[in-house]
Amino acid sequence: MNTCAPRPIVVAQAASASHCANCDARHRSVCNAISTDDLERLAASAIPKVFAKGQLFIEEGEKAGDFFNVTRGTAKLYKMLPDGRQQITGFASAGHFLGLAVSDTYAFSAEAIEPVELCRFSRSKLRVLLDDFPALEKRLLQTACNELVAAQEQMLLLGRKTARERLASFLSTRIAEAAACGEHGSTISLPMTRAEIADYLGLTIETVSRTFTRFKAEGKITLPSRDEVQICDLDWLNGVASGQDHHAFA
Amino acid sequence: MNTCAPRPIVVAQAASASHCANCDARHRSVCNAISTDDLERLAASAIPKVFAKGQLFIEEGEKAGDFFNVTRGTAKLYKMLPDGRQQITGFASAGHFLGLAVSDTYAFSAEAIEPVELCRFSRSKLRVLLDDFPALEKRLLQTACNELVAAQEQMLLLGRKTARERLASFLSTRIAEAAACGEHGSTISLPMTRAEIADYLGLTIETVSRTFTRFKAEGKITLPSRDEVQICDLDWLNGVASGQDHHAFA
DNA sequence: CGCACACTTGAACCCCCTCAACCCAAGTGG
DNA sequence: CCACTTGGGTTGAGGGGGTTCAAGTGTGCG
Repeated sequence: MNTCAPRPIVVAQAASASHCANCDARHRSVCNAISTDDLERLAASAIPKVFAKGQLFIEEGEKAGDFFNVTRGTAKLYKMLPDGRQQITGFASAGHFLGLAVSDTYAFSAEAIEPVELCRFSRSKLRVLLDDFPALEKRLLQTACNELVAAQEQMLLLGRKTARERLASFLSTRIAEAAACGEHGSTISLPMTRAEIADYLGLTIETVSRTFTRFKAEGKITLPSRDEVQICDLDWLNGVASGQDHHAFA
Repeated sequence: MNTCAPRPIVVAQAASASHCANCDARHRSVCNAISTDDLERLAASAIPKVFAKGQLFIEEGEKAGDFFNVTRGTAKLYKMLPDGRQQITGFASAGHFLGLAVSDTYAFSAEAIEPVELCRFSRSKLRVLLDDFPALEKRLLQTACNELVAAQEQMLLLGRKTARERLASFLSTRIAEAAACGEHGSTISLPMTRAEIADYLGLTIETVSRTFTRFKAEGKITLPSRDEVQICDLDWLNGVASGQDHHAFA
């Protein structure tokens, strides 16, 4: 169900019947479970949509009428406590499927942290698609399992890792994800702010900033710009991320 | 796939062909996706097994050859860091399906914290079952989604809640689960030790103990025995669990 | 240029952790 | 029957990692 409007962006109704066929994100998403011949069917159910930075498109507790598949940009998924404390449970970028839930209300909120393109599926249309394409359902199950594994890893991070280990894990994961997408450089771009990193890692913005500074002072990273990090010592980073030498310095 | 040996326990090969039909946990588990007529097929693939308290039956990193469905008792699922720090990601009791993973190695370990009965499925046999019973796959997807929602809730707890809120959330969830199983009392039994509660909530054993003591001193709970908690003020508990009055006392 | 916003840095504090002692109930064996 | 052990739990004192509060430093953009 990963469908994306061809660039330059064309609005929903005007989209070509085969917008799924031209989708950059298709091969990364659950939509690759649909054969090329059936893409028309898929495209007919998927409504492309665009959200600007800062726009909320899923709100925790609201009626869960739609599913989404991100095709471009990044969104943050988060839960909040009544007094404003926020926990980001993940960042969704191209290929990410959102809204998987049995309950009839969303369990989390989603907000674009940079311009986001995505495809919207109504609950009912998705159900029909799932019935017609069993492979799609298999693929969704796979996706859900992968997210479950990631969630468990994040629980380990939040429950037991130090601030240094958390940030190292974060950077390490981002490097690995970039590599999985074919980008093998040692520099990562961070579309999210320090505050969002903090809310993702269960820390405060100040601790994130200080930890970045310390890594830099130790010569393990450089910060070419606000939203870029260059990793100088990847082995060291992975070591810290995996929790080796909890109480060693240097 | 929830199958359980009729009590008294009968060992695998000797199990009746319809052990699934007599399984207490069937209606709570994914096995309820299989019609009564097809239970024989299910029972043929499910191998009942028993583990004593303390036995490890899934080891993180090992080859993931089997899936399990708990039919009795409780197991802890956890991940560990090289220096021994442990994070329990969940407790699996009757009806819980284990091993969902795309990767070919387990992402977590599982250990019985009280005597556990479960059914084992080989990867290959489960695949055949899934192909033959699409409803089973649908059910598994549902289960995975529910666990994902629970995992997100746990991330909020680990990342943003105080020790008081964590313990309150833990007790609140346990009360709700008991109610969902038809037990509507105000007393919960805790099969796990304080250390396991701590490893689940991202705290230390001392903090868990102290927080229990404080709740008791405030008259919100009583501790009839080591492994029982009686909730005196459920509304208060749910309020603390949901993070209201972060900085209020009383 | 100057405002707004994101980020950094510093100092004081506090919640929870660490370390250590102690309690208590259930075995175990002489 | 009681001394001893063992494992889980509680309680206390002190310390530290991260938070809180507050000020300062860029930096992009109208």
